[in-house]
Amino acid sequence: MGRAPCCDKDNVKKGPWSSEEDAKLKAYIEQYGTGGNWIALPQKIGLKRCGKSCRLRWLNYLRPNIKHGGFSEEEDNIICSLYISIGSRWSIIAAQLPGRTDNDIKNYWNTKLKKKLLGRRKQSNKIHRSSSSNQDPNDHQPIGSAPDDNQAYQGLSNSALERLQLHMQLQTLQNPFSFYNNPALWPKNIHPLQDKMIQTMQTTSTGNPSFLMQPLLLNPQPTNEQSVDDLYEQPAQQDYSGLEVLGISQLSDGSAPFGTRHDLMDSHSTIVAKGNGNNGDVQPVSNFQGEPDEFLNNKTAGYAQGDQMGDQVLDCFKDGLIWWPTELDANSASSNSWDSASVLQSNGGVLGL
DNA sequence: AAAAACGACAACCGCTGCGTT
DNA sequence: CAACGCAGCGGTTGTCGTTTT
Repeated sequence: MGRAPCCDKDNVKKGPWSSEEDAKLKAYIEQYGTGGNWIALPQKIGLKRCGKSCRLRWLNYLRPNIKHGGFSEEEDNIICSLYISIGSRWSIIAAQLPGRTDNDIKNYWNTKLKKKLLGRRKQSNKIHRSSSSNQDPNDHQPIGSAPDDNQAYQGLSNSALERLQLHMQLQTLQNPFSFYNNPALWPKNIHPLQDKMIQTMQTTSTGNPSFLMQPLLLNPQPTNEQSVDDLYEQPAQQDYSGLEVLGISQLSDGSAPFGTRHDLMDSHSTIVAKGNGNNGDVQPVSNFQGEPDEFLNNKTAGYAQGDQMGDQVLDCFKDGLIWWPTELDANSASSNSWDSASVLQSNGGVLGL
């Protein structure tokens, strides 16, 4: 059953508001308030506008103490941190910034802040690619993956990717001396599906050496005799029940002695989880076949048959990614995971904007 | 100088959640 | 309990000014 339209669209004016309309609306609301009914309000004051439009105009523009533009660095940090933590829930983010509207923050993020953070990496990545190869980035085929897989992965949600990328960047900045600065500890066993995530992320990111994430993989290391295919042929029949998802880890390129394997991987990331049932180790959720968004939104459809990702795992993502700081000490890590609250409590400028 | 491309911002649209009847 | 109406939210589109070609 369809819903009746909120107003008669034929008799409603659209487009930019005139100063007269603004004055009428402002004067009425300041004197009488909204009366708790936006739909009826335009009729009361003789405005040929939809009630929703009036509400939006008031909330985003006419309301007292609204600030426009001129976002401070502190506000940038808050927006970034909250976006990484909770995603595009602009109303919640706006609630942390007095005088700012969700619409304003949303626009600011989409037009400026996002580019400020990600654009530099995009540009440097472009330079890197053009200098090393004329290959179309979209043609870059991960080892061991089928073309169809790659195509499917191009559908990754921008929002999810951005959050993952920013997570990684933040994590790195917070832990400049962490695991990934010790290449000898870097794992090599990356599943093709992890590769695909990375490939997708690479098309929108990095080249910036700070775009790093500490890896949390404890899978067996390949020997020099093992081929890449050998690694990927390891069965993905792991039992993920009872695992706690920690986040997405990533390896960087650079001077790490990865040999031919590393040459083929600029960077890698994977969804990792801390076991509390099997062996207690951190391990990759390597056969996740869906989008990060599906992870974040507690959807299990993307998992291959045989996976047993429990609600406990998915709830971790639902409430925001949880990152362990540096080492694999789960006890210390649990007290260092950060959410929106901890982010807000952290010192400003951590993003280096 | 003109057209195209781009960027910033305002506003709209459609969906969801919730209270009321 | 279902239907309805509303506010609120987030994604998308429209518009206008600026920059680039």
